[in-house]
Amino acid sequence: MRVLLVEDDRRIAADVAQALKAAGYVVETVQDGEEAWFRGDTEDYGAIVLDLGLPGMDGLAVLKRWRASGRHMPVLILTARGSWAERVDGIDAGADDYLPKPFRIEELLARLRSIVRRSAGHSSPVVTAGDITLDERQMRVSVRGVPVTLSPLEYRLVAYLLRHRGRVVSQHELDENVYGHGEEHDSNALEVLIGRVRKKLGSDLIETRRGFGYIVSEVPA
Amino acid sequence: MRVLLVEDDRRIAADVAQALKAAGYVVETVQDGEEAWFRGDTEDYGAIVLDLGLPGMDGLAVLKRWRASGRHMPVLILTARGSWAERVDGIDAGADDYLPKPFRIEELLARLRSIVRRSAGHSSPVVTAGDITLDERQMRVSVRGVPVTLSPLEYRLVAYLLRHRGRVVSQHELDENVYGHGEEHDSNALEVLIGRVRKKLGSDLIETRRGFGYIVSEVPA
DNA sequence: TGATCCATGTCAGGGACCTGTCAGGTCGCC
DNA sequence: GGCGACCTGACAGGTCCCTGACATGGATCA
Repeated sequence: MRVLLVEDDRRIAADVAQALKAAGYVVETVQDGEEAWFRGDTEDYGAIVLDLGLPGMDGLAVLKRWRASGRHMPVLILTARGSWAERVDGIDAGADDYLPKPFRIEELLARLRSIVRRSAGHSSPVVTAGDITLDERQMRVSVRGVPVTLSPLEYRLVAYLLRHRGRVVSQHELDENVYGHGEEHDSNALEVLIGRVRKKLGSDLIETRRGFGYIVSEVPA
Repeated sequence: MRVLLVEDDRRIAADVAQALKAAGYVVETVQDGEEAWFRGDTEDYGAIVLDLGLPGMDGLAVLKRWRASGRHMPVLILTARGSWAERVDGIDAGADDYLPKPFRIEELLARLRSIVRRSAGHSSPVVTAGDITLDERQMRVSVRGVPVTLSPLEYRLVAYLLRHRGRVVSQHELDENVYGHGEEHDSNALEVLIGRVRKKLGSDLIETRRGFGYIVSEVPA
């Protein structure tokens, strides 16, 4: 899942980014409000971690503008300790949760999981498609109840496809969300990855739509 | 998706057109306001990129005339740097977003995606015509509930005809929206394509109106 | 440090599918 | 009937995607 991290303190940003990456997210970091607003408005993120004290445009203003233009991705805001007013304003502005600084990184991860799950409408962090089960909390995939070991990239691929099951996902979109865009790929790395996942999870989970992309059926056999 | 690019600076136009094509759009470029207005008024574009400083008819006037005649396609305007008044006027005239010059090409692509997505927010993903069902999320066409595999071109053809069912669609219009290229081709590729689709979906879906084009009935048998 | 394992990218080969072209054939209209 | 518009089957070249094999590079451990 792609996460946008908006934080102007570079040390905090680096720490959080590292933790998020370790947890399997694809992280993009920005430092100022203008850029944050632009990114959030024009790109699709699974979640956004937003610091309120920002140069450029204030974090609250950024959030309000996103919501005003109909962007509903889950947003976790970081506030100064004890800044009660900020929290209230944040929730009013459309934040899904807030986290007072300083915080332990595990708490950030937990709250992030929580708002992502909530926004996806899942009552549980487990997604199922036929024989396959994805437990996002444990980052584990099972076939008919039997756990399967996936590499990080394989996991991201499966997680993205399962979260968007029932709709065709283009190779380009997969590329962006599994690898995190930036570098160009004129290779067939993605195809190879698909093949490896199929070998582990069975070849009928991911269907190829030649010329369009891939799809995991909503209610497979 | 077809995009109309209205830009009188030929170098900028060439650069932008190339980037748009690389991003998968079908691009048509015009240089003056009169022509732009005519095209936007008579053709269907998924989006329009409109420079404001134009010979002929001013960009703002073009935009206003489109909106006045009920054309609602998303429009992204390009303004001179810091020309604050222009931006406000642009939004008032019905632009969906604006982009100050100079801009990075990635930014243009991102904003274009954004306005296209926003404007697509009010379209139903499933279309039906008699026995045939088109699910745009799954990019799948079914006959009496049985899924049928279509090639990319076949899918585009069916999708276009179903979206415009109940009216005659000329060969030329189909050609432009399925193939996209501006060059004429004297081949019968489209007829062959129609034949292939009929073979897969049944010959009574697409009716031939000799001399005019094709039509998918609103409520066929 | 070197051996080993694992994750991942790259490459080449091949098969299935896509699609434009062409050569007729059919149909409808004057 | 004659003409043009449209349909159909066949074919060939190209494209998309899959697969197995190999290379690389980082992590781990003795």
